[in-house]
Amino acid sequence: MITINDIAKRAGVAKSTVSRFLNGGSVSEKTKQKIREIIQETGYEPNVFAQSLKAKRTGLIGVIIPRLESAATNSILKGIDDVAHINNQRVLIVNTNQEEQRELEAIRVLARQKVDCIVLIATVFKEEHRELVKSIETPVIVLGQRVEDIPSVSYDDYQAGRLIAEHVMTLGHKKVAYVGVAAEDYAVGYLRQKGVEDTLVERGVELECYQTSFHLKDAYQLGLKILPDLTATYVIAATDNIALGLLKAAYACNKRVPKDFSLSGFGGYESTTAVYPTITTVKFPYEEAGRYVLEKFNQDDYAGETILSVKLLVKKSTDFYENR
Amino acid sequence: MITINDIAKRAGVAKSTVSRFLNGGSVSEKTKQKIREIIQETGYEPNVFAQSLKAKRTGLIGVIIPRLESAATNSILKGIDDVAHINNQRVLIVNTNQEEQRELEAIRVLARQKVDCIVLIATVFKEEHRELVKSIETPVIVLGQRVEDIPSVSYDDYQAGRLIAEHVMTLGHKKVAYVGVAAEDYAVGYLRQKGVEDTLVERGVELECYQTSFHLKDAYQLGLKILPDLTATYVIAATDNIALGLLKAAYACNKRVPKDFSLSGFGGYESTTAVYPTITTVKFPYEEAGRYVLEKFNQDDYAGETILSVKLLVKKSTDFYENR
DNA sequence: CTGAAAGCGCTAACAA
DNA sequence: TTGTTAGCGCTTTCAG
Repeated sequence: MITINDIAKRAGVAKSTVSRFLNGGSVSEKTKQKIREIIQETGYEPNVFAQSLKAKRTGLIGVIIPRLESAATNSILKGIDDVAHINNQRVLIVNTNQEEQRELEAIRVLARQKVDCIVLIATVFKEEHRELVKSIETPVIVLGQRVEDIPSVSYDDYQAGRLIAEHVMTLGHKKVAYVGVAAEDYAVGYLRQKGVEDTLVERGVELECYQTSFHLKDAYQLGLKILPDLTATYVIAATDNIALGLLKAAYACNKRVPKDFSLSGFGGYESTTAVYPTITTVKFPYEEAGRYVLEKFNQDDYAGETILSVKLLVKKSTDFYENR
Repeated sequence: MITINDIAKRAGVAKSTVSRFLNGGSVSEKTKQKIREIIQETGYEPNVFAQSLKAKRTGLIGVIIPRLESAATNSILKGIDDVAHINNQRVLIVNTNQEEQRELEAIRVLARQKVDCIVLIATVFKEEHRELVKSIETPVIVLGQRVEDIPSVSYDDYQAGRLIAEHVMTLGHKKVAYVGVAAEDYAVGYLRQKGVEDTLVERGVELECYQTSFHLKDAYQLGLKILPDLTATYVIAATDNIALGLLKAAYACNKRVPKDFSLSGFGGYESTTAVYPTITTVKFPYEEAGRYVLEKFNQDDYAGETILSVKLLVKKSTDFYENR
């Protein structure tokens, strides 16, 4: 391994001079030239660890994700990566596999690794998390959930629910089914549904609710059960994945979307455009969130709480009540 | 920041003793206890950079990926992450956005970061890559393409093609369409198709070939064009994504799969089970590949070349010629 | 503009 | 079992 000392010797200067050259200190044009040449020749690369031992920044961004195989996660990572690349930062990803223990462990690991900041893509955030986060020096930003006392960036799930509900009413549907998930997940399970309910109830639209999991397979199974005798003319799925499962079930039951019933999801995943018919959904700004969170951090004003707004995407899976 | 010195002082021992304690050297039970307590109290965490400055291993695994939003990439990452977690390693991901320049840059960055090894998920591998890889000390393993002189783990694309072709013949189809991608991508564009062609030609099955891109949208557009007048009774798509695009087009053209024509993909993505009908495909062992590559490396016998075998998954999108 | 010297926090001989 | 010592490769005073 070739070190700053080697360069210094070969250039006939002190290593501090080389260091100064590397860090843009004042060095005479002549020695600059000399050093540059030698570095070229030798292919010298400063040792990041020796650098980080003194300097405080490592240029590493730690990201904690619940699972890799998720379209939302990937979009967020894409956003983070974009900004990181521009700022010459590297992204250190730790996957927790949805295990809470690994989440706490990940926070510790990343703090030890001296990452510049930790982005925590959260599902649940408990007292234990809060304590740990407060105990470390590394700044943490939570993505996807609002958390007291800790900087966070989240999405307007309630508004998302309202948007879909308004779409339902615009289309003139009178009887609606909602396929949701457990309210334990506050954003998806509770807020989203609340937005729908509040809006629909205000206008006296009938709503029947079902519950499933985040897995497409479960939604499909549920679909096989409820679709044959469905009286609702619009089915609101709590996630795009659930919508896809229901669509698949619809085909299996020989039902047509949107002819027999309208169907919509939440998320705005690309997969909703991969099927026929393309699915109406609410787009969550995942990639933007990733970009936003890192930009904010790099501008040093990442404190506080941000709620990003969502957008209705009307596709082919929803239609007027009259067109049935 | 609290250091090993603080601990040593408070424990009334030399810092080397603390270091020995930390690294499992011989320390008397009494001092062990003492040190343990103090570490507890202070919440001391060893500085990884100081550690890495001496010790050679950083516990970091560098992974270079062409893009984040890919099911294959994610499966591979999952596999790598699984093994990394077990071995107490961290995963440093660098996304190249399919830009060759960023790929080379990523190799340099990861080498500087002193990762224990670099896993390069490759699309193309040129002379430039080879030179760079040879010039750095960090071991590099290429995933997904066979590369001369450099350890690699890849999939049996040719065999995959043969498997599908045999399936086609088992079902009794006489006229087949192949929707592929440019042969520039050796594994996907060339080998896969070659496997199909060789097998089909051997048996005198008629084959007409089309070309599209990796994007679902392009496959969909192509489908809209060719499906209405399709004479082939089986369409082989070169990737699952292409198959999904064609399936969507089939619905749009009012064609039924597998009633009007059989359809299959390559990859084994979960998305092929998310649609109706589920799509016959060849499963590539992405996650296994990720696991395999890191396991091999950690066992220090990662040199050489491995080709992982693939598996036919028969689903509902393909049927006997007679059942049409 | 340049060099000497003192660390950053930790590990690893080597003695004791 | 323990402490002393000498670095790892780099940055950063502080004199010159």
